Amino acid sequence: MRELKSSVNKTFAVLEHFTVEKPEWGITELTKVLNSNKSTVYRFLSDMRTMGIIDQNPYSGKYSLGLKLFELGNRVQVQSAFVGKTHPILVDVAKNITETVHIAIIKNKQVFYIDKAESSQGLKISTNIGSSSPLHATSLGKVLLAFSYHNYQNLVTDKILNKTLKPYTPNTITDPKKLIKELEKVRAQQYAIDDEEFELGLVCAGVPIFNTRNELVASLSAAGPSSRYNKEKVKEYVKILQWGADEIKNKIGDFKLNIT
Amino acid sequence: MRELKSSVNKTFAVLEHFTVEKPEWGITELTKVLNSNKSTVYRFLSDMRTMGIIDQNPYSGKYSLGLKLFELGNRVQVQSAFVGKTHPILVDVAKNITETVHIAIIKNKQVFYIDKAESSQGLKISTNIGSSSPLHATSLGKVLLAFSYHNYQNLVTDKILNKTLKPYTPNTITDPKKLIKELEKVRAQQYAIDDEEFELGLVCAGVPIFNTRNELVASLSAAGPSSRYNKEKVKEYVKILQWGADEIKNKIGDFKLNIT
DNA sequence: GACGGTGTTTCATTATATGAAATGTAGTTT
DNA sequence: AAACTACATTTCATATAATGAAACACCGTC
Repeated sequence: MRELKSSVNKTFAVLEHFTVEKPEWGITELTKVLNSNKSTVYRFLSDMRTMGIIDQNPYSGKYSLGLKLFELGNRVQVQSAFVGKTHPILVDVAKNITETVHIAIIKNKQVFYIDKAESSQGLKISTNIGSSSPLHATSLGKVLLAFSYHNYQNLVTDKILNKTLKPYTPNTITDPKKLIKELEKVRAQQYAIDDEEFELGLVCAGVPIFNTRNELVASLSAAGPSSRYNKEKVKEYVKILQWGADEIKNKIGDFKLNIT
Repeated sequence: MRELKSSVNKTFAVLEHFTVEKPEWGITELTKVLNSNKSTVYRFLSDMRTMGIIDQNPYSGKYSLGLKLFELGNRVQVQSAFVGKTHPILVDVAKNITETVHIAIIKNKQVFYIDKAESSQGLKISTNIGSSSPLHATSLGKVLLAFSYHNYQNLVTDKILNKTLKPYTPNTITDPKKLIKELEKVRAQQYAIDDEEFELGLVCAGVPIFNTRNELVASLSAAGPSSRYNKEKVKEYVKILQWGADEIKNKIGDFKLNIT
């Protein structure tokens, strides 16, 4: 906390510590991880509680994120102008595929999940909306790289030269040259496959979502256990996903998110 | 801005101005409504942009809410521990009723929408998640009042004595005594009806959602044009809503939101 | 090429944030 | 029930960051 200068920085440094994994914090423990002072942290939380940004559990006294943030989150353009409108389509796609489907964009050189519709089946993956995954090991990410010239260029010039492609399973593509070939394939066939490249046992198929100006807006995928997948199924899923992407295109018109 | 003391206050005073109705702001116009100074507002927005809390449109230069808020909003308990788990049930309910369904809780003595599943029909209402409506003129609100002793007491002792019940249509219940009778009826029949009491042409049916400890957690409603409603339909809808509320109960177990 | 409207930077002044220590509170141990 | 422990909360002198007036920069328009 000491090194952070502006009040905005400090405010959000506090909020950032409240995650899905650790949603509740007391003053003292939060003070430690923030490398700050009890009074300071107390005042931050106290001020935020007054405004509904932070809730306090009346029994434990612990603090957690409040409804004001839920409210603000729903005002963000990606929610109010995109997810809010396209979600019913996603639900339809999930119903037809009977697997969990996701929509993602690029944020900070990662796949950033903005919506999902879960499979009704017992065995399914569970992803948090607002969380991130690696670009090179997911179908969503490969699609976003393959169809965005800007990001593709970034990959070629920056990522490959400076950074290594982290392996997540034995199947993860870690050779930059192979990844570039893979992306060319994705462009050619208009969809991407993640064949247990991020998590063993998990297979995904992803397609791009364009707007009516044919600008890349997001990517759409279906994800399920490898036991339920085969080549025939993938073809079927890709068809349904492409139908969904087309429905979304018609719904959003020329709307564009700033994919960075 | 001058009267606001803490940095947290100032930070969120800026963010609050970004609404669904006016999602984009320039420095100058925002300075005016905040009764502040260009430099100050510029620095706030600039700092927040660096952190992804605010986005800047590269063409117009205007600012809007950023993905960081979307991310934080999805970490709020109501989303991560409730809506995220119960949403598929809501979708099922909407499919069966073929009208838009909502889930709401109480926040600041208002109905606060936390989830929805929209009807696939052309004519439907459109509500923003994270927005609010009056308690006394909606089925969701009447249910929340009727089944929460704390809020019911509040109504009787505070609201009725100090405040008037604002009329929205000729059907709005504005007489406190009538409202109390209405709430008794709601408790007796286990559901509430909003017969064009908030908006002309709009009819809703609402039921309570309890957890496995039978504590009130939220309320669930179906909303559609009066032209599609009749007594038979209402009975059918209430059955489906009660089925949905029961499914949600099984899903959440003894989970409890802090309904205030 | 002057003008009106923006956004951005500068810097001396002002006001708020800070943290050490004192105090309060609740639960636990002796 | 007194001493102890582990928190949360309050106080207040001091340090630090926020502020705003003014200057500057960058448009597009007339």
